[in-house]
Amino acid sequence: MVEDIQITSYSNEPIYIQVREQLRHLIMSGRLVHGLQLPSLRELADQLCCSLITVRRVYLDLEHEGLLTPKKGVGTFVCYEPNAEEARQRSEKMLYNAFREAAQVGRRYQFSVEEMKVILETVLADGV
Amino acid sequence: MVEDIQITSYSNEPIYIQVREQLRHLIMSGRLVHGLQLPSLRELADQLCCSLITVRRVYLDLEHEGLLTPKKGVGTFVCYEPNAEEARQRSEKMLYNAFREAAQVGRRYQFSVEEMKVILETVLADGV
Amino acid sequence: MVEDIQITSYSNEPIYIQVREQLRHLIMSGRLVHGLQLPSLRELADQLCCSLITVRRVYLDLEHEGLLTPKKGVGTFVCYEPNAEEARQRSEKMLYNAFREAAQVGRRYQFSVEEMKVILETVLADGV
Amino acid sequence: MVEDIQITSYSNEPIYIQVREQLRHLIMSGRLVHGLQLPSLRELADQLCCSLITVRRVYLDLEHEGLLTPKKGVGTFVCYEPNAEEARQRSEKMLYNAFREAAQVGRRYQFSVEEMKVILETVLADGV
DNA sequence: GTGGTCTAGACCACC
DNA sequence: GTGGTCTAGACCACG
Repeated sequence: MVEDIQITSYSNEPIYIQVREQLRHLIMSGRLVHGLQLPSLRELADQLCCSLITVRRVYLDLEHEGLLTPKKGVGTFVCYEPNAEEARQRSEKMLYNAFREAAQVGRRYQFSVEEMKVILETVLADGV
Repeated sequence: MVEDIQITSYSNEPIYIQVREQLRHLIMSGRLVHGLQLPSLRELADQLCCSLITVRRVYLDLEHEGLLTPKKGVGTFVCYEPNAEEARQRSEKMLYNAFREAAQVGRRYQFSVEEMKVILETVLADGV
Repeated sequence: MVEDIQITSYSNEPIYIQVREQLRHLIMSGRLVHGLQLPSLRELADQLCCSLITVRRVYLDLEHEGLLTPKKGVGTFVCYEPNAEEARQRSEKMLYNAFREAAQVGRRYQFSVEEMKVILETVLADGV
Repeated sequence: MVEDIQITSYSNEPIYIQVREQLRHLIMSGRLVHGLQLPSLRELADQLCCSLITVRRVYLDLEHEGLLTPKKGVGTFVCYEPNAEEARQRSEKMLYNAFREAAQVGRRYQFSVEEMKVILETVLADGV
């Protein structure tokens, strides 16, 4: 699982964001289950060929989101309950903001509500 | 027209890009007609509450693209004959990108297609 | 205001936490008002005689809490609306957890509810 | 008795300190009487789901304080004649500290004395 | 000048 | 071994 994470260094996205988002996705999609121990900071840094500090930052961000929990001297563990109300709210808020921004662009360029819905359908149908 | 340009509070897009893209769109869509004099650097900087340097950079970029032409001691002028179809395509492309980003956020947090549609409806119904 | 922050290096508390809590308090108590520009990373690092990275971490934490907002190339600004419902909820949750822990200790040692209330009163009356 | 010891999920206090203080309290309050044989390192480690090394450290610390005495090849024994008043004071001190910490959180987030009292009541009413 | 990212390495406490 | 903290310095994009 974690082995699938890779850094595509031809993106403008900072390394730590690339890794964080991939790891977040592995967790939230349930492929890394609650309680699972993640590779240590050093292991993951070696695997990704990046600095220990960069991995540390990824883990820290996900801790703050409540997705990971570290145990000193032991390791870092997945800590994600898919049904957590709080996590749900947080996600929903971010999603609303994303759509609000998109809608703002649409209005700025005078697209109609119907046109925007069609575009969303197309985009959703495209998959990634 | 130029008054419609706005800097969105924080979308991670650099200010100069936000302004440049909006200005470019105003020009290419024909809303700022060929030969029109743009506000001075100072005026636009004041209006947008951003640095003079930022506006300078925007004008410079668009000059390099041939969309603007400066006249020493006089001002900067629009220098582009729009093409309706092209303008439409440009708008649409920007809108698609906006929705693609929003949809990506939705997928990241495991929202279903239906949920995203509902959220879009809500956002659109909210107006602003 | 910010000049009042100091590191008491004889505490076991990490520097970044000491600074963060002091800065947080200055903001939440309203002494650093909304919109105010904070000293730059480098200035504060010099003032506190600590690493730039340490200050960076403080600012970052407070950004995540929504108390600060950075503007690239410009500076970091206070961003705290005392009435923000969200901030209130966040605080309240942390406070509940703190009291829950204290109450747990009380129960473990078989103190009565009344005794615990008295102790809280005493502690509150003591001020800091 | 020893079964009452528990490791609280994450209070930033190292595990070995949590266990040590609870065990010390059980001894000094007289609930674990002089001469009683404690569980073996292995047993206690299993019960607490923590490392054997951690338990070893706890026993060692308390041996150094003269509260425990090991007999080679036999086990570890309580070695302390309690003093009721002292035990009471110890408990009270721990409880005060717990409440002092909670109150500090409350002050940090600008909660009033009254609000904190209400929260305590709620927490106490909730039971566990 | 500003903040944003990243590195390489250090030392610590803990398990 | 683990994570937690901190440093000194680098380079970048931005204003």
